[in-house]
Amino acid sequence: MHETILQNISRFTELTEEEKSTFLSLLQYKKLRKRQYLVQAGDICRFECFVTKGCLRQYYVDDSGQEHVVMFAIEGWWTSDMYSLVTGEPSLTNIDALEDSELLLIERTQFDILLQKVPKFERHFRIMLQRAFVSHQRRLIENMSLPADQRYCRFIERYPEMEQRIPQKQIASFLGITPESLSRIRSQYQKKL
Amino acid sequence: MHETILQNISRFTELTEEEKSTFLSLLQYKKLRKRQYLVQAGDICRFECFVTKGCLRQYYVDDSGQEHVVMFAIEGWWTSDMYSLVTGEPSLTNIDALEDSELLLIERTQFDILLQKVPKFERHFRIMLQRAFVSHQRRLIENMSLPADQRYCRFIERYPEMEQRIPQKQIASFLGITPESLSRIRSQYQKKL
DNA sequence: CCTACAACTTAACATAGATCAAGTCTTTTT
DNA sequence: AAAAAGACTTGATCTATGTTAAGTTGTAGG
Repeated sequence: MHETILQNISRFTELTEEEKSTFLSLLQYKKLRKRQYLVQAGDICRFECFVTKGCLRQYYVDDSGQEHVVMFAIEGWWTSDMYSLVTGEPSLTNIDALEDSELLLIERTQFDILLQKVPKFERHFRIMLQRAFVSHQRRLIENMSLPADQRYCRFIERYPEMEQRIPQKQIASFLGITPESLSRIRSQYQKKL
Repeated sequence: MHETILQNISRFTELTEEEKSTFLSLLQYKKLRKRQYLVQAGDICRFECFVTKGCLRQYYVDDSGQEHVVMFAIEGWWTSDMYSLVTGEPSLTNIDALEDSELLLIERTQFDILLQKVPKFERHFRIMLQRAFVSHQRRLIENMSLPADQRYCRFIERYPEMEQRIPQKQIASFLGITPESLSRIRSQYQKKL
């Protein structure tokens, strides 16, 4: 379980054994049952969350009660309500489990300690953020420039594992379309094969 | 001119006089005429850009030749093709001037020197990135959950200065609609007042 | 094993916003 | 100053996707 997160860190940053154990000591293990919340809109979110097992979804509920999936997080992904974490304001989104899940949380306070003790994490999280920023920007562009069927193609190319395990209804919401539209797109897609 | 950028930095980070001059010494001044490119798709983008005067736009040209405005940057804003800057791959977007503009660039190499000499910038840019990430996420959500007329309202609430000086065609593109639609939305909007 | 509820599909119809086209007004170029 | 190009408006029409509704399949709980 700790293996996964160390592997994730090693993508951009090499740690000594000591740094590894400092890092691990600041984490908090948490299990979540399917449908359970990690964060509810209105909560103040005080941690970042790394998924070691299962699948979470972050979603926004608009004034008319409609849910909009912001992102999924499966094994190896980080998630949190960054808005709330950064500003200290109540969270605007919900995060819950689509499957029974296992998580490693790092609290804001622990995070600050981590940055003090192992400053190279400062760079590490900057790089992670840059990548997250870039992928959000790309998604924004694609949402604006591509029709729904092509957005779906991109999605299954990019996240083949997610396509398998996440309910279509959730994927539709992530793509910004209704489940009915996704169903139609998929049936077109089948015919072509 | 250097005042603007120091003020911008001071939003999150206090600098000593020495740190200020280190920072300023690593910047590069650049003027851009209206319509001139700062970055063209295909270029490798090796700098971040701070606008001290004027207005830039970053936009993506899709396969069918359509332009999609990703962001505007007026006085006090940072811009660059983050994707290219981070990955070293050719840029996917163009950045050009909507008005005669004055810029301060910081090259990647200089940026690395800055982080070495004044490590507190590491934290500073992490915070800036977090905020950029959050605002992108919010825009993504709004684009998905709000109809075009409400997206326009939010835009003019949020960026009243931009609304004044940026051509409607560009704003329409930023909002993800056609200039014709924006024109109709505006004429509705007038009637209500 | 049955019931009930959720996930998915399909069809008919509705609509926001796109496209096409023409006209006016403004800005830039010559 | 005239000509050309671009910015904005307005109207007619079209289209992708949403909405409503009904039916089918799958699945979790009693």
